[in-house]
Amino acid sequence: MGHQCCSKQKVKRGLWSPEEDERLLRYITAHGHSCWSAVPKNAGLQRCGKSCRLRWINYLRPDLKRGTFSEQEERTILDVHRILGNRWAQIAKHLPGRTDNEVKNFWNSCIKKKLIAQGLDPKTHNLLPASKHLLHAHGGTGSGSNPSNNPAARAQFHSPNGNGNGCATPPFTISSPTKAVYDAATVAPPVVAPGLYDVHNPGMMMGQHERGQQAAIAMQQGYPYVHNNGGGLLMNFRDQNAAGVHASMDFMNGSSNSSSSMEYAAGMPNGNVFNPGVAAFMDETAAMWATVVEPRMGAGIEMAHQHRQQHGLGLEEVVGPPPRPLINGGSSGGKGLDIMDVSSEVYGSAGTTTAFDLELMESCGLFCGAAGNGMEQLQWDC
DNA sequence: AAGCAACCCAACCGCCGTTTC
DNA sequence: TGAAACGGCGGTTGGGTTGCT
Repeated sequence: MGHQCCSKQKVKRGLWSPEEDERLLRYITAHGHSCWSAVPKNAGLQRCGKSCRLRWINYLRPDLKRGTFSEQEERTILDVHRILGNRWAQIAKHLPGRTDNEVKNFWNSCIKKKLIAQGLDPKTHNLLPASKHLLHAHGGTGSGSNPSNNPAARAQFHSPNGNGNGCATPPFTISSPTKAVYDAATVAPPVVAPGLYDVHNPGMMMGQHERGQQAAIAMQQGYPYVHNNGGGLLMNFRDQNAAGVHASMDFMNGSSNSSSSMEYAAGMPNGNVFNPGVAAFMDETAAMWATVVEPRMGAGIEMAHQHRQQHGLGLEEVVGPPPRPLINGGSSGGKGLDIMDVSSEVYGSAGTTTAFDLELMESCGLFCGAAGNGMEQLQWDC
């Protein structure tokens, strides 16, 4: 069933001629496109409004950047896709001058194939089963063979020289600073609060024991954790859904209008920058939580509880400033606090909806390696 | 040079959410 | 309040191009 505008009139289909382009361009330049359905008629085109819109957006728009995608753009696509999946329009918003169609085509014709060739599932960005097997057979340790969930295996897999899994060219490598932090965070104490990234140092997980404790305490209490260093960023996963497996997220940015907040149902699609294996906060039942919180962190929680009881302190007095009400897009006064919360209290009982402020993420340099210190420096062997 | 296959990409299709009447 | 119109999006298709045999 198509649009009525397309079925009512006799419209031309197929490739646009230069004359048609010229007409459309001239009309929109002069009059704009307040109503697409009126554009073809007014511009004297035998096309449907939808077709005109598409032609304008994908080809005629003056701000379009043509040509091949840069490595930076490729990384951006990969990073955002890892979070959002096939939401091409959202991904394209992070690539000035690129259209969703362009991004989609580039993904399907290039990136997807690279991922597959490197043994990664283009949907989840995780290892494909066959590759997992390979890795496992070569000494994957711990509870799982997927390096996304297994720090040791992951480190091995990401080793720039690592071909222990039989893969001549590792799909990605973590840049040494990031990897160092990663290793410290996941292999050796001090314990790090999984999922907390230091926004002051984009791409770096918070590496201080205290932060881990603070976060743990806050999370345990269902409070948003406030990283009180002037640019804090919180990720709080709380899912009260009975199913208990959906990771709902909301990123709130006090300094942003959150104009691009978007909903993303069904939780995180994959192991990504908030890798569920090493960076997942899951909820108040602490089921999954328990799998990622180290014993020392638990002790920290307990100590904090005691401290609070002994001194009659509110939580905020233990872990920092008081949490703000969970209001999407709420302001904390400029550079203050960025709170991300996920809660079915906020997003309904289903608890499966995610609001996700990518502008915030971007501004924090979490994507695109904006600060030159991305979470993962991807190295492509094309 | 011709035939074929693979690839690329512009455009279409169908669905969905929002707006308008 | 419900239906129609519309805008937007993601998936798919088909024609043109390129590379290989």
